Amino acid sequence: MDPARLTKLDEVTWRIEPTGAMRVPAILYADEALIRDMDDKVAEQASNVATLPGIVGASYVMPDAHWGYGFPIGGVAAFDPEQGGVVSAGGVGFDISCGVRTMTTGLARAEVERVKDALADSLARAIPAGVGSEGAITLDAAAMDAMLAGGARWAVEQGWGEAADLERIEEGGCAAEARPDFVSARAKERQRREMGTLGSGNHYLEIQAVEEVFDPAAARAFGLAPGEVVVTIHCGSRGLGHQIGTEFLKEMVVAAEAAGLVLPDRELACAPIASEVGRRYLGAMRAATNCALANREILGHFARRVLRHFFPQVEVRLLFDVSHNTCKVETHQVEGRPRTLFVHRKGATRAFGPGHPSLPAALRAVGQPVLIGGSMGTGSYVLVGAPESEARSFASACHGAGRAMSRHAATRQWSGRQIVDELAARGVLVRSPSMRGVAEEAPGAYKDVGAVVLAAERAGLARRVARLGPVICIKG
DNA sequence: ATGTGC
Repeated sequence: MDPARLTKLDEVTWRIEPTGAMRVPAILYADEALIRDMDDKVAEQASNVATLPGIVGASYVMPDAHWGYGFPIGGVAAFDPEQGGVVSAGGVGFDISCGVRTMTTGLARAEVERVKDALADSLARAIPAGVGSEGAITLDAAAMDAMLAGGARWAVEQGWGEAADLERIEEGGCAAEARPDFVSARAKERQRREMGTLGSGNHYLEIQAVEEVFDPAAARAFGLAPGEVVVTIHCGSRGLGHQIGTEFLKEMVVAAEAAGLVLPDRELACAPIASEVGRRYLGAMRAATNCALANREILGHFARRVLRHFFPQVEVRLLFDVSHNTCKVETHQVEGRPRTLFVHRKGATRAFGPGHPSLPAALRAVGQPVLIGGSMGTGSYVLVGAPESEARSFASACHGAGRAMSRHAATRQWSGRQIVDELAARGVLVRSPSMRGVAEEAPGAYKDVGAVVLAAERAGLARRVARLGPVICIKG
């Protein structure tokens, strides 16, 4: 994208003035190099989002943004139900409540290095990964509904997790007002054997080491010590969320027409929040959120089991579990007045600053951990929500490195075997059922995650706390 | 993201 197309507000803030049907401006947070690397489509999509009814403030773009279905991935948009605001399946994303969790272990990197090969093999056996992966868990109809209503809380009740985890998960591990009865039989059938599985694409489970600390006080509060090992899981709501997204996308095309909405792009299909379809989507989406929260809790349990086999005394504690494909009801200050808004974050992470009442007591003074998954082999970051994020982006930040290259282009440039060998030579063990998947996820196919998080920090969205380097990667 | 593809 040519930066000259944008109004530069400061080094990391760019604006597109409202023109035509745009109701609000679009605001992009990125440095000039990231802007230059962004596809023109990102500006076009962010501007299209700005035309939707009931949008409040601006259509926001995070520094890792790239072109998505309708809404950009790395997009944030808040809608007011009292101003005709809408909810959009494409504004949440297909993988509903896809997110990241990081668990601390207190293990020193050297201890893990000694058993690295065997640990990688054990994790690969314990964590079903890949397209259509199925787990050891099969749910009947009653258990499916209980899972969709209870989320991670349900998983803990079943013995696949620990009660202490729950306060470290958004919504206390359970999305309220979930409606399993709004989830289609087909979506439930697809999920029947998929609980506790990783899936494919950019999903992974990594053993990582804390390689750099930027904010020692926050790192201490988060339990992140230099040289210690953590487990990070990136996964979502698997087949169920995807099926719900697909079904409601179609329904919303019809609903938008019925509501008389003129859309600049068919992919922006949406429904008024107050409409029948809107309410039904929100109920189903919250059920899918619970599916994702339960799934990450179960995967965390599997990882704990493996680590305890190698290190019987290990205490694996959840630092935080946060989604980056969501639509949430939140209260935000808009021009000095609190308003209840439906905040869409698609490829964007909630980033509550210090003092937010929804944070657990142990984290409240510091702020919310913001977990940023980098690409395989490069590193990930833990940030903390900045006090200014509320006013800058409805308390949101980036979610990852962001793709710089299509999956197809990546498979032309690299082979999976070559990537696995190169990473092994650098001491990073990759285990994956799909060498094509590994090629698609090659580190070179992603933007520089360090530049992305630095831009987020300079823009006042979130501050860097620690950088995590990969040791073992179980890849879908 | 996805029992990857209208």
